[in-house]
Amino acid sequence: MEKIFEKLNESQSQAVKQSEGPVLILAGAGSGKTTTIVSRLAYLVEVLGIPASNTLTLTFTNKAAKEMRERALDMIKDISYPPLLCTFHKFGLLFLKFNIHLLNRQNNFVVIDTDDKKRIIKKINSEIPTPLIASEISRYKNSLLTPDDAYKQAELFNYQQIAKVYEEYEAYLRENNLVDFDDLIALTYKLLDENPKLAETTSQKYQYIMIDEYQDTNELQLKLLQKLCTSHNNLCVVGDDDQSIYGWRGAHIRNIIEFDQDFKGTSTFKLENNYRSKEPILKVANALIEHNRSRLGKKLIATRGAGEDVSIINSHDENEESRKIAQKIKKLLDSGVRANDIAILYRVNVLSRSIEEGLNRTGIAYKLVGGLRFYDRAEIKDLISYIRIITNFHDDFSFKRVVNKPKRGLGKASIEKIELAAHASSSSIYEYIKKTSLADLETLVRKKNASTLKTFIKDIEKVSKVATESTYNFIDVLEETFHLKNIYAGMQDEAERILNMDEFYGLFRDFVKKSPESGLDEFLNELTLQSEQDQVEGESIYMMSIHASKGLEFEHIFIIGLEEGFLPLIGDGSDLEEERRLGYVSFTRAKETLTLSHAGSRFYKGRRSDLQKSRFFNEAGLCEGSLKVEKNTAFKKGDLVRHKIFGTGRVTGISKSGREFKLNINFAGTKRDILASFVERL
DNA sequence: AACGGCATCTTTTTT
DNA sequence: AGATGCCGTT
Repeated sequence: MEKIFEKLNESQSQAVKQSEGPVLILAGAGSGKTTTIVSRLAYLVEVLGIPASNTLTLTFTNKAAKEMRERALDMIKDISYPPLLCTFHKFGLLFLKFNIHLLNRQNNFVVIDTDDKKRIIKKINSEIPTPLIASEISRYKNSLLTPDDAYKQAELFNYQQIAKVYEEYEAYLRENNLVDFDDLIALTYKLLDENPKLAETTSQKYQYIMIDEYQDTNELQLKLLQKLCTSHNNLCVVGDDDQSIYGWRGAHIRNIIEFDQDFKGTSTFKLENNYRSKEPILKVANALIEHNRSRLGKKLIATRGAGEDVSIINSHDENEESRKIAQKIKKLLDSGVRANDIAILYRVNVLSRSIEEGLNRTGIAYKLVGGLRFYDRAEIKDLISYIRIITNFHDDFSFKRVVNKPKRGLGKASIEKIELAAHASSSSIYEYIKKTSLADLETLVRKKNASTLKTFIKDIEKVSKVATESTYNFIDVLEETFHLKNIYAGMQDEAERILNMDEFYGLFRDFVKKSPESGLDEFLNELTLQSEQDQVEGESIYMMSIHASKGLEFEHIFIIGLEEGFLPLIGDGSDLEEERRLGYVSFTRAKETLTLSHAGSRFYKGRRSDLQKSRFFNEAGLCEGSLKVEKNTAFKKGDLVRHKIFGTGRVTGISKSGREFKLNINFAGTKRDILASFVERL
């Protein structure tokens, strides 16, 4: 018991002890959020004696879930009934496995990813852009709209069309027993909503619920949580409204801001002690985020003391910027800083390009995080499609993807003919080839192709048989039968692709070792829900988007592209407050030093454009000269000054605070102490 | 069936 | 600019 509280500060301890009722923990950046969640779980189990299996902790990423699980299991003695700690989507998957029969569906469904979704849509529709339909369908599902609702609601003809595609898409998923990402949440909600008894028992099973990164939840996830709280209201959510940066993906910042209205009787705790960044970094981050209106209000308090001032790199263009940054990083490395302690962040991925050049010239190794993800690589998708067709012969998409990989002389024309014939007899392509005699096939496609197709499906059947008998040998037989490594033979990136394939084979073997009695479909579902594994530790600096940096920390942070139009990014549907939060998230990744860079012009989208310095410099109190003490001495008693929040006031006293001057200012009768850099003289 | 040329698009990204 | 996707040619 004592041990749990040893490492916690006062507010963390209080949050941990508040086990009953709705709890909102506002956890600022670097305030020990994970420690608090894990300790709370340990407190529930070890101190209150609640069976771990009666708790539910949900996260957004597998990485977060994994870290928490490891730390929680360390603190819990009896783990024979472990706590359920997983992503929202994994929870949905587990729940559907047990309950989807209530929707008259079989629980051997397959989860499809965004790419499959788009392929299905493309097959159905022709005119309207696929990405638009995909995102609209996602929106419908998250608003619990059926295709019928969507149709009735549509005012424009285009949207009626989209609703029709949605209807066909749903029919397709059902026919093929497929489930998309949104379904994992939406169907789970639907089941709980339509079956009050099920909601009751589920809620009773999970007596204590915790949600990580609550600011990233959407409307539907909130509704799901309300269902899970049918029989109690022991819901503890942890998050930071200032770090909500996924609004464009449907995250609803109101969920965290109005949590106490959704769940009555909420106890709120603020974790404001920051254990990550040096004081000057926090000062800048706090100043920036204060300009947001829709926020609960929270100020990070530095516990790591004074440090280097935030520095600014001012360049003429992106080439000069990349030179300067490379030089500065070189200096850091020469002084003994480890490369992995340095990261360069940007709002838009394309900005990495110019920096890469500078780093290459200077001979600095770097690692790009994000970019193309492992499971999105063509060679990996090929392997996955092979496994799919082997698990489900009727998966036409996978069939078509792999039928000519490696090249077997089966081109588009032949496949189209076969597909058409298959459709006419309402069977899948596979089924059609199987049931049609060789002679009949030869009337459709040329002789050679007909026999190739026959061999192909025989091979698939053969490997499928191996898969059911022994998953252990499966992957080797797969490679031996189809020679998948030949797919990219002769291409300049062949070696890299084969390396990736080998890594995938390794992952498969690991899976078989870990769960020998599981089938291929379980492997596939596991894969679909997986995001890219964390890159291996190496001796190189990191480069990534600000979004990708959330949750991470580095000793030295460089942020490039602090210009109007890049950060804040300005465009269709952009939200200045969310841009400011992005700035805040990026600043608070830094532990020791923070360097902000902007350029006067950039080459972008095929042309050079002039750029203005980001307004965030001013908002963060980094206006020209504000860091220089000399300028602040210009203040004298009696000066009239203006503050962003408090308005106009008169200086009544001047004192020194660290490296800066602190002014005592009389704002309409109320005297306040304010750092000189936060006001401007009138 | 395979290749090459033309048009189009271009924020962030997890599951 | 550069990547991607579609279409027409060989």
